[in-house]
Amino acid sequence: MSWEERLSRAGWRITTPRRVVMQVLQRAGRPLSPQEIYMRGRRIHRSLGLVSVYRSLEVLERVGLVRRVHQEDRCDGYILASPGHHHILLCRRCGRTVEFPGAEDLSGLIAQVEQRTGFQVEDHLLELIGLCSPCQRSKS
Amino acid sequence: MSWEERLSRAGWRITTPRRVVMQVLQRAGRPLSPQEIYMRGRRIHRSLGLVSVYRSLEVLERVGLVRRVHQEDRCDGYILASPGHHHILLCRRCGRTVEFPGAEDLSGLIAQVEQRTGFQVEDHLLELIGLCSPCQRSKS
DNA sequence: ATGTATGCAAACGATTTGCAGGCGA
DNA sequence: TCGCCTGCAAATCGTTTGCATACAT
Repeated sequence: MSWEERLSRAGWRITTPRRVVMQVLQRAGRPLSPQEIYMRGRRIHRSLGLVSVYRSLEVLERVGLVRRVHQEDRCDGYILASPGHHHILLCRRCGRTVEFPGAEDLSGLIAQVEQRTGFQVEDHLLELIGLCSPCQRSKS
Repeated sequence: MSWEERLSRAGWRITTPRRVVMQVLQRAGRPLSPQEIYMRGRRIHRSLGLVSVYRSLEVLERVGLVRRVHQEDRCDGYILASPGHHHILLCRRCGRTVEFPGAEDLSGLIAQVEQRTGFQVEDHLLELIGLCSPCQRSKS
């Protein structure tokens, strides 16, 4: 199912700003801030407004087409999200991101923590940070 | 080793604002924004400035005495950090946080991801979100 | 045709910076 | 004493809101 279809089924309209945001993120392949999306988006759609980027991201995130990436310093980066539960792997040098699936690997850890703390774990946030293979070679 | 000693050994001075920030976070036991720290801090130290809260947090974080907590909506919460590598467990209702140690539980997952993606994983961000036991009872 | 979504301008709020004076070591 | 650190005021930057118009359905 295409993203347009997913958006539409969720009750939202397919508009130019939303299309542009998706296209920019698709090409980027790394987290982009609203500002960056705006600047790149203007090259595709001249009259794009920054406000529409914010509002598009809000909608796209709610529908699950886009996700926010948390870094120690910045938390304003957005990337395309695949359907389902995924975690991300982020290259600290070039910013490239890769998704990898699964929460199942954490189930042991979660069960253990629940037992020890009495918490009931409902959700989690996991990101791996490192160097992608091209960056491993180009810098030592 | 006390936090004062850790701060001092890292080459920083022990000052009133820094003391106040630590004290406020100690008492809170949940993530507090700079604003919240500032408001509570003023009750201890009348002439405390918001700017000093920001600057204190910056130093304390660099030294590893304080850490930032990432939530879907807000990323401006700070809590006390224990020495060493810890993850946090956050109650989505009352905000209480608990730390739990260890990266070893992720080593299997990490090795697997490295193999599949060619990334070299150096660091990670993990937070568990759920309900602490008091909150499990008081709300159904 | 209808009401959602847009773009602009302005409001808003959080964080940072410049600077003169204060205080920790 | 020396220079790091503070508090204030103002600058800055990211994000949100109000509103009239444009466009998707």
